[in-house]
Amino acid sequence: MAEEDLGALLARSTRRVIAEERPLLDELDLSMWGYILLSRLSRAPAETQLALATAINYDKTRLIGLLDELEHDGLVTRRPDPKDRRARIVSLTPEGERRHAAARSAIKAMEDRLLAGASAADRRRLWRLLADLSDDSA
Amino acid sequence: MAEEDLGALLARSTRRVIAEERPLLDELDLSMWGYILLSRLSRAPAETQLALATAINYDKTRLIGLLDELEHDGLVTRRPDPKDRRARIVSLTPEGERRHAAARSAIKAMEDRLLAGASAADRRRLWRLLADLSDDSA
DNA sequence: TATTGTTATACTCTATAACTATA
DNA sequence: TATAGTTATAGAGTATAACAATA
Repeated sequence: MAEEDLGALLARSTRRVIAEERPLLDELDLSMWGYILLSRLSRAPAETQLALATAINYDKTRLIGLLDELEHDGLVTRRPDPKDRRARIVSLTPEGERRHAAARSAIKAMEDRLLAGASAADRRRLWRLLADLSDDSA
Repeated sequence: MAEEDLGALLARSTRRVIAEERPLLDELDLSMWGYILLSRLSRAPAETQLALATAINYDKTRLIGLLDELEHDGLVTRRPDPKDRRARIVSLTPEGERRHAAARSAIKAMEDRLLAGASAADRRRLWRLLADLSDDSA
């Protein structure tokens, strides 16, 4: 049989991993985009909502509702930038950090289970290959 | 920095590959789902449209319109199954085979370019890992 | 009664355009 | 005038329900 498409393999793998993540996130009352946003903020607060949207490849208009929910749940805060009162600085609350850490850890355990058949070296190679693939400057 | 999510890496890689595929498919007047469907049929004709839909993970009601287009473009045929006149057997026309082969070859060249940095052994490992990942029986 | 293919409908996700407040 | 955030609206993609023909 002909070698399978890379795109098809990647798409199916992504679907599988997302399917495994969803119940874990449901348990923590997080949407997929909510988790992605918390992950981004766990690395650094966002100077503007616009920068945040582009950083996670999300539409800036949809970001509003997402932030509304996360703020309502006490996971993030929006505060005006004193240097530019048009902009809002978005950051994680302590509860937001906890929630993200819990989600990340549950997801990590699931990933380890999925990759149980792969050696540590295999995983390192996989991570590097995927990182290269997802870098559209290459 | 913390190790990145497998799901995030896969999703970004998938997006990247799809973005590279789209102009190649546009050139051949094929939609992404059209290409996926032709790929499936290039392996074997489909006994029923229902089986075809589930095989490519597509909604059976949306399949109708897709088949209408592909049939109109002369790439596939629907003929009633003589053994069960409810069912329609879907198969590629010669032009459908040609079109699919052209698309597959253009996409293969693109994949080779994206994976230029990876050795043949790396690729084999990647294919096996992704095949395992995408198998939800595991 | 159950199943294949189909149509009609509703719903979700996403993108476009227009508005406000600051700069 | 230009930009950050927001709202309202329209569009694509997807799923649900109901129908006709055949088994």
